[in-house]
Amino acid sequence: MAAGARRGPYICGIDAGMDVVTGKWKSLILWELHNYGTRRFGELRRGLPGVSEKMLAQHLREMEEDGLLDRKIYREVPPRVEYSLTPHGISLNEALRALGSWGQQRVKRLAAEGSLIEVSPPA
Amino acid sequence: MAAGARRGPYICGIDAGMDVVTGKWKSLILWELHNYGTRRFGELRRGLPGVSEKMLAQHLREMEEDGLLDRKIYREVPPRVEYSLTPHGISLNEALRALGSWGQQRVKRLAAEGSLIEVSPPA
DNA sequence: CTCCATACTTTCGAAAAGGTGAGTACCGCA
DNA sequence: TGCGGTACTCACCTTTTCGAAAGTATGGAG
Repeated sequence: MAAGARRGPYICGIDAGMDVVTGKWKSLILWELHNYGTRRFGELRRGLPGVSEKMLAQHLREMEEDGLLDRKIYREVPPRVEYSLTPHGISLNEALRALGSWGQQRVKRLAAEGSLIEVSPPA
Repeated sequence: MAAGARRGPYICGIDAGMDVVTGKWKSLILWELHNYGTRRFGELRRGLPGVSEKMLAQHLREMEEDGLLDRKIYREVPPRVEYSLTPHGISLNEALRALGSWGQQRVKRLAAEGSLIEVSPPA
């Protein structure tokens, strides 16, 4: 889905909204930039435990194409690139806030159920 | 991600919320059940143009496991199965409403930009 | 002249997701 | 006796996604 197959015909708004967030790390990138405002490539990499450089770069490029974030290049050595949310990215994050709350409640439910199971006597 | 690898450790709420919606047709299933209240398997299949029976069944199972929808079996011939949203599914749909609005606005933007490009002289 | 740091890109391969088409079970209908 | 309609499941294959590791470019420090 390298920015060519995307922007497909959408069936509803949720469909269109999901399109720009699907990707293993995209919602976390959004979250990270929301929290820090501006982050460098390496900072994002260290902030997303487990992400590969390839996926991070690829996701960042797609999100830039989707108008979610800005990429500011400082022509220094060693190179420096800073990422930050555009107004569209900010509004997307706000639109995801309700989903975030729902997810937190889900985590709580799972923890509550889990404790009933996992705390069963180990021996 | 067949219901075993899921429920992984989540980094934030959005992460946890996204988990239950990732899947090519899940958000559309949610949308369909939200609009119709109750739908049979075949109705869902016809309502989601392009979905395969395998994926529809698989997604419905996962969403049932995630507590998003109810499955009601009528032991008739030919068989009848009705799907509907649980309270959790309903609240998830509400949580996705903001994303849906965002997506609609994005579609409008893309249409506006697209018309400027695609209407360029064909010959 | 080599190493370091940064921000990537590229290549290869594995894993996951998704699609295709067939098969199953059941009963009423012709 | 065979067909239709429903709601699946299963085996197999293709497509997409993701990861690991190496390579690229640059200039300053040593």
